[in-house]
Amino acid sequence: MWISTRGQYGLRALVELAQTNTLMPIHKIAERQDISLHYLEQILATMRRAGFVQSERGATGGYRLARDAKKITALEVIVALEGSLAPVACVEDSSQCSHVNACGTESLWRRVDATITGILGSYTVADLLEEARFQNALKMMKSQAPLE
Amino acid sequence: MWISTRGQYGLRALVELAQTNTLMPIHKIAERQDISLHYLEQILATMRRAGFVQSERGATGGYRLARDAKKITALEVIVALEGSLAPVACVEDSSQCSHVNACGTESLWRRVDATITGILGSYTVADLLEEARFQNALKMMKSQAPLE
DNA sequence: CTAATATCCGACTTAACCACTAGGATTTAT
DNA sequence: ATAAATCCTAGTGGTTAAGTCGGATATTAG
Repeated sequence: MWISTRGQYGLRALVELAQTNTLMPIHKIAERQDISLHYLEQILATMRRAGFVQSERGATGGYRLARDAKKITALEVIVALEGSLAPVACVEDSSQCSHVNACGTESLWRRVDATITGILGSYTVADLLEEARFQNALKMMKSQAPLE
Repeated sequence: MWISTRGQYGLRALVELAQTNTLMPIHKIAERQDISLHYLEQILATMRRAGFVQSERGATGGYRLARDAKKITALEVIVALEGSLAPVACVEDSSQCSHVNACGTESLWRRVDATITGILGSYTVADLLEEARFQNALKMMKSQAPLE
C-alpha cells in the first residue's frame, strides 16, 4: 500500500463534497466516510491551500469545492497530499542516479511512472462521484430483490 | 518513491548476474552496482530462498542465476522482495474496506494495480540486461565522438 | 594445517514517516 | 453570551527503511 490514507481520505472527501454545492461541515464528511475528524481537518486544510476547496468559518460554516468537480483530477489531489508518485528516486530526480554504468531498469520505472500519471490524470472527481452513485445504485437493487 | 531500495538493488543484482553464467561473489556485484555489501547479502539471501539465484560457499564461491534470465520477470522479483504492490489496502484485501457506501475510488485503484502488474510482468531480467547494454553502448559512442 | 575468502545468520540502530490525538485560538450565527 | 464551526501547532506511539555489526560456517589455496 503506497498511497497513504491522506490521499485516499482526501479523494473521498472531495467526492462527498461534489454531491452538493452547499457548505458541508467537516464532521458530516467525517462521519459519512468514517474518518477521524481531526485528521480530516488537516487534510482539508491542505486541500484548501492547494485550491481544491473553499471554507467558511463560524457557526454555519463548512467546506465546498472551489471549482467544478470535472476540473479536479485524482492526480492533482494525490500529488498535493502525498507528493511525488514516482516509483523510484531517479525518476523524479535523475541526479539521484550516481551510477556510472546504466543499470537497465530506468526505462521500466519511467514507463510505470508515466502510466500511473496517465491513469490518475484521466479521472476527475466528477468521474468518481458518478462511479460511487452507480455502485450504490447496484447495492440498492441487490438488497431490494429477495425474489429468486 | 514507493519501490524501496531492496527491490531496486535486487533487480540490478540480477541484471549483473545475467551477464555471465559463472559464479560471481557478492562484493563484485556490490562494487559494480555501488551497493552496501552487507545489505546486498540480505537481498541475495531472500532471492535465493525465492529461487531466483543459486549460491556456492567457500573461497571460490558466489552467486549465479538459478534459471534463464528470460524466465524471471521484474514482477516476481519485486513482489518477492517487497510484498504486495497494491496502491491501497482494499485492493489487496477487500475485507479491509469496512465501508457501507461505495466510495467511488475502488475501480480507479484496481485499474492502477492491474496496469502496474501488467507492466512489471512483461519485463524479464533478460530485457533489462539488453537495455543496460544498449544504454552503455550509447554512452560509449557519445564519449568517443568529440568530432562535430 | 592454516589462512584467506566466501556465504550465511541474527541482532541492532538511526531516522523518518504514518495515522492519528490533544488542546486551544479564532470566527460567525443565533 | 453561547454554541458551532474552522484554524493552528504540538505531541505520540507504532512501524518501516536502509543499513551496520559481529560472528558462524564452508571451501579452497598454499
